[in-house]
Amino acid sequence: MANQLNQLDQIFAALADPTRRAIVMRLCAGEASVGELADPFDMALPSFMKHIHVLEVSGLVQSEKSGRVRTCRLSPDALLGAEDWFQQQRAIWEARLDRFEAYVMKLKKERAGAKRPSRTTKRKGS
Amino acid sequence: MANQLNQLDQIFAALADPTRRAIVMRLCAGEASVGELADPFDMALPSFMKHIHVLEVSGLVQSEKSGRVRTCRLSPDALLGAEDWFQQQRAIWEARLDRFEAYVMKLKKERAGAKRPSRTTKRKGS
DNA sequence: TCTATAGTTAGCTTCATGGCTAACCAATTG
DNA sequence: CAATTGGTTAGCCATGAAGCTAACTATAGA
Repeated sequence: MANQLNQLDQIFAALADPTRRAIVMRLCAGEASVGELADPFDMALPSFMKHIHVLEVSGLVQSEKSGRVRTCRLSPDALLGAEDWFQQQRAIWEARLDRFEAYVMKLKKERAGAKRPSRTTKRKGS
Repeated sequence: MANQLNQLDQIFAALADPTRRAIVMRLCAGEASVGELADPFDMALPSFMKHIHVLEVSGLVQSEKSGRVRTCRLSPDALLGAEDWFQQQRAIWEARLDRFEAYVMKLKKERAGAKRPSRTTKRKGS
C-alpha cells in the first residue's frame, strides 16, 4: 500500500520527462527494440538507456532480451493506476463543487426570504 | 503548444512528490491558507513554501494574499489537462489492441480454415 | 573465425531538488 | 506602541537526475 504510493511517485516522475513521455507514446502503438526507440532521439545510447530503466522501475514499461536485442512493451496497468488517481481527485473536487453549489443555492434562498416579505412562494430550483 | 507540453512536464514533476500530491488532495476539498496546509507536515515553513511554489508554477494551484495570510486554491484546469494526456494514450493503446485482436481473429480464421473443417465453435475464455 | 551490431557497465560532470537555519517584513492583537 | 503571528528571503548543504565518453560483452552475419 505504501508501496503503491511510492509507485505513483515513480510513475509521475517518469512521465515528467518529455523523452520518456515520447517513449511511452511510441510504445502505445506497439512494442519496439531499444534501438528503434532510441533512433529519433539525438542522445547517446547510455543516456537513452537510463530513460528506459526509469520507465521499467516505474512499472510503465517491461522489456525482455532475446539474442542481442531487447524488446520493450508498455504495461498498461501502471498507466491506468495513475489515471485512477486523477479520477479520484476529480471525484472529490466535483463532490465539493456540488456541495458548494448547494450552499450557494441555500444562501440565495435565505437572502431572498429575508429581504422580501415572501410575495410568491419560492419553488426549489433544479 | 510547446508551452503546453512544457506545462505537462511541470505538472507531472509536481505530482511526483508525495507532499505535493497530499497538498493537491487537500485542496480538492477546498481552499486553505499556507499555514493550514503546512500544519500536517513535519517540515520547516520555507521548505514547505517551495512545494507550494512548485505547484503554482505548474499551474495546479493558485494563491492570493490578503492581509498577512495567503490562501491557496486548486485550479482544476491543469489537473484536467494531465488527465487528458492519459486518456489520449489509452485511446491509442485501445485502438492498437483492437487492431491486434482483429489480426489474431484473422489468423485464427485462416488457420482454422487451413487445418480443420471447423469442428466446434470455440467459446471465449474469461 | 572475423567483424559488425546491439546493448551494457563504469565513471565523470553539471544542474535541479528538497531539506535546513537565520534573519527579516508586515499585519494583528494586547 | 510592543509582541505575536504568518509568511518571505537568502543562503547553505546533500542527494539525485540527466547528460556525456570510453571501454566492454555478447550475438549475428559474412
